Amino acid sequence: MPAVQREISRFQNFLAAQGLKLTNERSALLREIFSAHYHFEADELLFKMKEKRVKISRATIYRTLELLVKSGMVRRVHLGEDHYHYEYVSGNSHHDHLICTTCGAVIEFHDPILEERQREICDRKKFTPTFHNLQILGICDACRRKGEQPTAPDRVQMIGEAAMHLRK
Amino acid sequence: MPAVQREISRFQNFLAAQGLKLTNERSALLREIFSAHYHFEADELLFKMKEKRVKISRATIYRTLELLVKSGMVRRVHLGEDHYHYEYVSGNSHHDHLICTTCGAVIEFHDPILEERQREICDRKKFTPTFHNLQILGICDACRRKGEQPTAPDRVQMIGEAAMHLRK
DNA sequence: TGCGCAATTGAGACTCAGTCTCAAGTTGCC
DNA sequence: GGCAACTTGAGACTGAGTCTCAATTGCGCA
Repeated sequence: MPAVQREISRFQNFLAAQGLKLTNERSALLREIFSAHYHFEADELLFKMKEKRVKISRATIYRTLELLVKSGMVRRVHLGEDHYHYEYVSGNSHHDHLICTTCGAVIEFHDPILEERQREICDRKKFTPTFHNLQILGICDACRRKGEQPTAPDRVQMIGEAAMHLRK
Repeated sequence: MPAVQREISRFQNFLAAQGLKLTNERSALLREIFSAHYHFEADELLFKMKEKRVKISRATIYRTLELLVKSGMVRRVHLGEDHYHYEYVSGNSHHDHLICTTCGAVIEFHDPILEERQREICDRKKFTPTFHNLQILGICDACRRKGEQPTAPDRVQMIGEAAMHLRK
């Protein structure tokens, strides 16, 4: 069974467990999401479905994304822009992000030492963690070679957001 | 010179350097921001200024916040909600956040070991970092004592946001 | 003191992501 | 068939944030 099909079945199980159904609209959207894109936006999906002549409304896209987030198969994240991004969580593996403020590239990483240190900090503050979210903004290797200079830290937030819009 | 006045002068220097002026509106807003609030929202400022019978428009608030971010004295952050929060950066000290998904409390912390580890990760990925942003969501000590249970990690994002709205 | 110019302001229109409503359509079960 | 629950799309709505534009302020200079 191809990976996409397997993921769709997983979601179908999740739906069935609460008396919900896997409709044509939902499975078309899942095929889109699970086929290639680790990071995506709601509007991007709307656009791609339109391109593919698949009839699906904005409301349904948002509704399906909400279900996917509830199922744990998709995560809703902020990547420095002013709206949400979604990311496909394959096998529940947790990771964090390096985000290039020049080209908008998103590089995933996972580091157990970092995670362990975070647990220690929470212990010390008597805080019970359930989830975390780390973004490191900066310049990726490719952009640095092209001569891009790191920006003053104070301004990164704004410039990072501006740069990400360029991708579109 | 009281701390607030010192900060206002700092901002005035920043403005002067680009031929901009410290107007009454701007200094009233600065007094509000620098007097007590480490974390705040644009709308909250608008409300407080109205309460204090200080006449200032929404456009001016956003414009001044933009200048403050550019000056490096204020940082624009996401704290799990769907809109921006701002935080006053005293003495440029960097810190990250523990955010209670039950009561919305924001606890700041700074950990050099964590920072060092992040630098190592960037080195390994040949990534030149300029800024980072770490939020740990979970249950604070006070809420845990009151018997709040940690939520399934998958759902924290959504529930965290919902809980934060309750604060209002 | 008055002039001119650039910076500044407020009101309100606008944008855009995301949510909500509601009537109509679909599906499965008795 | 008929009911009930689920689902959908269209479009209205919301709310944070941005933009425009005409009116105002305030400084430098004569």
